[in-house]
Amino acid sequence: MKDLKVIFMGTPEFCVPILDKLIKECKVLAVVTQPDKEVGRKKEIVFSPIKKLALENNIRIFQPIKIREDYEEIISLNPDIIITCAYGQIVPEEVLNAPRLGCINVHASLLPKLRGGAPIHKSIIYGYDKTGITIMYMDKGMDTGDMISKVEVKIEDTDTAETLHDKLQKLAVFLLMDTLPSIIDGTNKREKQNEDEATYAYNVSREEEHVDFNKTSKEIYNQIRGLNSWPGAYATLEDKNIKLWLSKIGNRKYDEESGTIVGLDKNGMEIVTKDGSIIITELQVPGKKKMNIKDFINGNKKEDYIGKIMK
RNA sequence: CGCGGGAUGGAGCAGUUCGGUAGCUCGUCGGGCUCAUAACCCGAAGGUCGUAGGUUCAAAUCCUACUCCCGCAA
Repeated sequence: MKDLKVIFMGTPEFCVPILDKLIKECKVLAVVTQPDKEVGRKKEIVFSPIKKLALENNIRIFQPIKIREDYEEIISLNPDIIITCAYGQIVPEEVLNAPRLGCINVHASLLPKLRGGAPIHKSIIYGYDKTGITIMYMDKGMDTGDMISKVEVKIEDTDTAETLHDKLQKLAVFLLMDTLPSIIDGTNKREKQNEDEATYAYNVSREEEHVDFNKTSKEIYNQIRGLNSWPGAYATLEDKNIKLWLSKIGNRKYDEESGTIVGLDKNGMEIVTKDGSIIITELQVPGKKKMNIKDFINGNKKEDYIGKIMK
């Protein structure tokens, strides 16, 4: 494997351990990652986590704005294989067909479930009880290629997108290193995806971050933990966005309108839902950092919240 | 130069309008009560009020510049 010439394509933190492992085990010719973005209030230029790692290892970096149009130089490096993971762009067929061993993708779901850019978040938000990693050949579609290997992981009731992310991140490295030898010697499996079972996990939209208290407690619970620790679920109270970071499901029924705050004490802020209540235990008001309910209680008066309605 | 909020003992906040003894709720420590307690009672420690200048007899508070944090928008 030491001689394997690899081009790695990826962008976020999730795939950093993969690239790190590849650098140690293979010959990484170049890294392709999304262009630097201006981010935040100060419009700071931020390098992707993958770019940072590549820089540290003096690996050549490509950041095409549109890889569909700008790929000739990448192909010309003549890699044996291209490995992608959460790159963020559709890779054109000209690139897919170039490497001797093909292009494989590491995807954070059990395909054909949850194709798309936010499989980890959506696996929790949609209430799945398991997810995993799939390694697959890429084709021109979005996560539609033939599958090579999979590993499953149970989604615990207490998992958040962050904890699940961390679990999957580790598994992704193991599965890839486990699978790679079979791809090199051609003994790997190759299984078509069942289109009828496909589901999609598109990137989280602003609307999907907003909590609708007319939903069930369970749905809201899943939404909140599925968006923790990024980008976070929110609801509005008197025109202020309140981020809801952690919650638990209440066990009482209320006659009040959905969204009504019926309790605020050290156990949490209890809000009426369609079928009961949700108890917020960690939250964040604009301009402040996230804080647990105990800290929130210390500086805020009950009367300012009880009886008000969150929307 | 995108819009806005913020920085005050370990935590969360009030006090800034209108300058004049550093305050609240917790936590911590000590003691008490209790079979016992995360409960209750008594007491104590702990703060150059983000930084640097300026105004003033006097600045957390007014003026100037800067640093850092956060929400929105991208």
